[in-house]
Amino acid sequence: MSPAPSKPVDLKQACIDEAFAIIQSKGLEKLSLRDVARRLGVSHQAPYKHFASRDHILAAVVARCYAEFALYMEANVPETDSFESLHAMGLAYLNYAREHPLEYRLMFGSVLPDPELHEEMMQQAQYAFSLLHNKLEKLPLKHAADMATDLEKHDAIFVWSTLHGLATLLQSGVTDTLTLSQAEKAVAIERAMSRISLALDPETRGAP
Amino acid sequence: MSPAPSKPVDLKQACIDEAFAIIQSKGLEKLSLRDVARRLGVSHQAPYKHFASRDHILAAVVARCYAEFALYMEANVPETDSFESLHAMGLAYLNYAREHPLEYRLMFGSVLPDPELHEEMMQQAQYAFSLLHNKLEKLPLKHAADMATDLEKHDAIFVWSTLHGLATLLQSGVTDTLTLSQAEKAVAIERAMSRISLALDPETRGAP
DNA sequence: CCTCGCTGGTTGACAGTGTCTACTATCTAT
DNA sequence: ATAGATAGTAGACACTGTCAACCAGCGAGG
Repeated sequence: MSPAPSKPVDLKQACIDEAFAIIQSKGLEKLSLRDVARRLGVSHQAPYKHFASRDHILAAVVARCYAEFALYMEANVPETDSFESLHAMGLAYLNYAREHPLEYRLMFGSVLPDPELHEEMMQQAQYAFSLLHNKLEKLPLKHAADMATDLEKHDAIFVWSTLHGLATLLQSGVTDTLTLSQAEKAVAIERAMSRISLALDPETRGAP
Repeated sequence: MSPAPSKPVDLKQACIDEAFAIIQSKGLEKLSLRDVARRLGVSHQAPYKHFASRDHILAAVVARCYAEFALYMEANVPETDSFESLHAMGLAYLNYAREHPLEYRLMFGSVLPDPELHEEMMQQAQYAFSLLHNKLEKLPLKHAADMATDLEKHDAIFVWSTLHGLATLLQSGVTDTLTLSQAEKAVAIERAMSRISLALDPETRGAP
């Protein structure tokens, strides 16, 4: 007979896995709950016992992305609060985005209509963000004269913005416009990290 | 009788307008060609005479966003190649993103499955990007000792990354995580602009 | 003047989707 | 042993994108 998929014991987890696989192979907009069910060899209504709607299964996929992203950052960023640590974090962040473009897009591509409706996912997102945020707030920053309020928060946002923007630009079609080779992308990354260091601590003159 | 919508002379343009209105009021994923047709008082197949598929109408909407974005930037960025001009461009960029969150998301939220398939849209995008790119490449930059290749391109990417990342972060749910008020967002923007100046020209000490 | 083909419109059909409701089997706690 | 929850099935409905076939006007060429 045809290779009827075996019904997994944990259907909920299996749905998330399968949904991700479908997005990966056919694209986000082709994801359908019925397809998930079919591939898992269950009825088209079975997934509804675990997810209230298509958006909810998508939210679960995104939540898993945040969780894995957090694990990656925890594993690849040292504990110290120095600029070496900042450099490492930046590279880790950009590496993750480069190695997991789909996951990155799911997390930051605003793919869900109403993110705030999905509690679990929001928590995973906030935890991942808190990793970045905490690390950035501990940096020994230099402030220029005109910076009235010296809230570290705003500098954290500056660093994060640069990392996030660079990650997005490098994996969007923009790189075609700029005709950036793979090697040049690496240079752009190093350059950005240098400029960040220079921005936060002018004496370093951009050295990592 | 019920307010039957009058059939517009230029159906193609009307479709684009109506599609954008639908996205604005009901969300991107609720956009349907049949709904567009219904609102315009034409048959459900009429739009297909002007757009090959749902994606193609979406691409037309996005193309229009790029065109308007380009107009905005051209109108709000001075011609000079100084750092004042950089500051103005940054603010214009971030203002546009703040005032037109939907358009910004349509342009940068990777909302189309295969952007490269839509010629017209790609051209609009490239023109808009070239405005940023040209402006950034003309800046008088200072290079630190360790920056081997002094291609302006990479610094342009750094600046653009920060602007783009900040625009994205400020309008994503992340700001809730960071509990940023509207006033603090403005501070974050000014801070980021200062840090950019500092990064590119350490002597300025971040003053605009 | 007739006819051809093109452009832009119509209706109808089909497969596929999300989701509602109703039914069933199976385990579990009392 | 039985009642209830849990996790699955089957069917129906409204809606979608898209294909095919058909039709009105209209300008060009004979």
